[in-house]
Amino acid sequence: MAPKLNPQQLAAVKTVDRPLLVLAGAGSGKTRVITEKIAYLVQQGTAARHIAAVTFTNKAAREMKSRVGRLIDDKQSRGLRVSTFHSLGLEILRKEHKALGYKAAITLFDEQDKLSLLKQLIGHGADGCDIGAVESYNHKIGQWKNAFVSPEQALSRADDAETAAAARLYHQFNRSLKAYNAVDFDDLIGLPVELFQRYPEVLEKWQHRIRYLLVDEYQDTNITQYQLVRALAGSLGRFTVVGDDDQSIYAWRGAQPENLSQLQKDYSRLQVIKLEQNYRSAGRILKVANQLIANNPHTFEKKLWSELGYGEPLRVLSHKNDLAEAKQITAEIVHHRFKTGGSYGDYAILYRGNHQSRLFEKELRENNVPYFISGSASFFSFTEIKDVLAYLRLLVNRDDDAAFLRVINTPRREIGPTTLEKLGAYANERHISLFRACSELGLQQRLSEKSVQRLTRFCDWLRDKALKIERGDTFAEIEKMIDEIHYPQWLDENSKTPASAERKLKNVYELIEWLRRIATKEEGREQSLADVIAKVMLLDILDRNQEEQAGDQVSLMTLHAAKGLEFPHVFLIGMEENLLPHQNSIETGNIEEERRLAYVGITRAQQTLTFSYCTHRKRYGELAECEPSRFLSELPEEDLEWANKKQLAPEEIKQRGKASLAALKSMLV
DNA sequence: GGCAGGGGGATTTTT
DNA sequence: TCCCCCTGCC
Repeated sequence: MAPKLNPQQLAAVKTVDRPLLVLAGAGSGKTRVITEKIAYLVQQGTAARHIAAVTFTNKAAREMKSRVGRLIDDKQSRGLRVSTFHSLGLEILRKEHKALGYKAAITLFDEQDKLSLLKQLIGHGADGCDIGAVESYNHKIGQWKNAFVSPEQALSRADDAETAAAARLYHQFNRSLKAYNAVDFDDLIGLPVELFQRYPEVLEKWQHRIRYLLVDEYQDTNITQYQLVRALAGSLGRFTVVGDDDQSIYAWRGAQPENLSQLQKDYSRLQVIKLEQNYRSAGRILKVANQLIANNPHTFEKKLWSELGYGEPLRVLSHKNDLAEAKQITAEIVHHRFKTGGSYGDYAILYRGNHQSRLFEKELRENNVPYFISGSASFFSFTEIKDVLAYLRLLVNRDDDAAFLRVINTPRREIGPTTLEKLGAYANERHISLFRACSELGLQQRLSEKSVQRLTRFCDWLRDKALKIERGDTFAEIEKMIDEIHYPQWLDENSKTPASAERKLKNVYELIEWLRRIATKEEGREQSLADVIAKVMLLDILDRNQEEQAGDQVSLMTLHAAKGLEFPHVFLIGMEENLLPHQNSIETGNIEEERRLAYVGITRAQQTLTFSYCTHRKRYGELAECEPSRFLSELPEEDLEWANKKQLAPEEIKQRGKASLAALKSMLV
């Protein structure tokens, strides 16, 4: 069975009478501490339904759930909440929707829904806004939401026309969401916090429900998430948060690693326990990682160590360009695997930006090396999936305008932009949803009789279908619907090849099958379609069978995607100035987060770690000269082995000479 | 509704 | 240099 907990881990598990911060270095067994602690709490008499563990990803939640399942039996763990921040928020919203003025079937707007709503609002005369800058408005609105700034406050604080325009857009955006009975991802955290502030009795109910709170990857929480934690934990501070400031790599997304030190200010009784023993990597790898990260300022000092032996020196490969990098590393992997008789699944290629995977994909494919790219197109981004989900969203919540617009003319119902334009304007004036607007008499004066007929026909069909789905066999009705709307034909007409049309249709049925499973799976209790859709919007179907991804394949992923994972052999590619650290971060002076990114990459490796850099790389179409990353020079020289450094091509030496000559000249001027 | 041409951007993106 | 998205034209 599992080895015994070390003294620090054990202390972390058994400290339950006061707020606890566990500073868990990479590979120090933080998930283990959380899961063991859940089991301990249950054994000490806290009912599982009063315990909640919160993570950031579905994957982490799933992993945690299954590990808890190995420690305590089903009966003991009944009612245990292990979920992401966002699903917890959604659960609260769905249960308390009345207090916030929402109807039951709340729709979740994803990024695409948000952007199209914003575009629509800008197009519809949100004055002073530029449609080309939707992304930046979206970003700004998100920032406001995460800082609890209301549209009114944003407007009154705006000190230039541009910000004021954005604030007005923010106002319209929120009003639209409300009219659609929809929320966005930020609202899933922000609204519960608002709710708890406004209604102390509701908060009390939830505090009573969740008597012990555990938070994973705490360094990644933003302001609202911390507020939620604080509200739920209450003054008693019955919580454990686990985090590592050195692995904070999401500050650009609003994560506040300062939340770690903030805890000390907010909870004077806070206990801090450090986990420094690493169970993952060879000693040499940890030494290198420690030395790199020592270049960052620290509130909490921490030094990883390991009993797994010292290991081989870390290699640094130099290449004449990015193609050579891909070729050599591919060849090395093939060779190394053959030599050691290992599995391709033991290798990972990690990089800063997605574009760096391209040449590797090509090389791996040409050499018949199986590989898996993490973070490529998600199932939910397929148009056929979005279409069908939009139908289902609309069936569940007819005020969901994003779904309405997606579906209304797909497949074709001869309802064109002009009709929709007029319908939209009408709905906008009255602050009602498009569906509602369709049945208003006033609309008939604005539209041709034909258009009204077509709209009415669609709405009637929708109402009828919703009724059948509610009363009858939900999923059989959904399958029937696919044919009723002639979706297969539509796919045929709109796909490049018959094969791709077929694949898309297969995806559709797979989606339906998946939904059916979710509906029936949970504790024998049949769930309504509304429940299932709400849940599914927070998942990605690619999550569903992880095993498919594992297996004998080389993993390719960004450093961000690699957090939390481990591999026997890691290649950290593109170790160059302007790439890692990234140029933009150099310009904004944010080197520390880049260094943490490198740290995360290094600490993924169990046995061997290879860095690589190029002296030239294609950038924006031009071959640019590159310099090795400053991070390489921060590593202990005695643990590195610089391979093929002398392989500089003659023209490179010439180039370098030119560069230093230029530098010399500029110094003289 | 589909296509061609112009303009802008080119990091990371757990939900 | 390449790719995506918007726009405008047919």
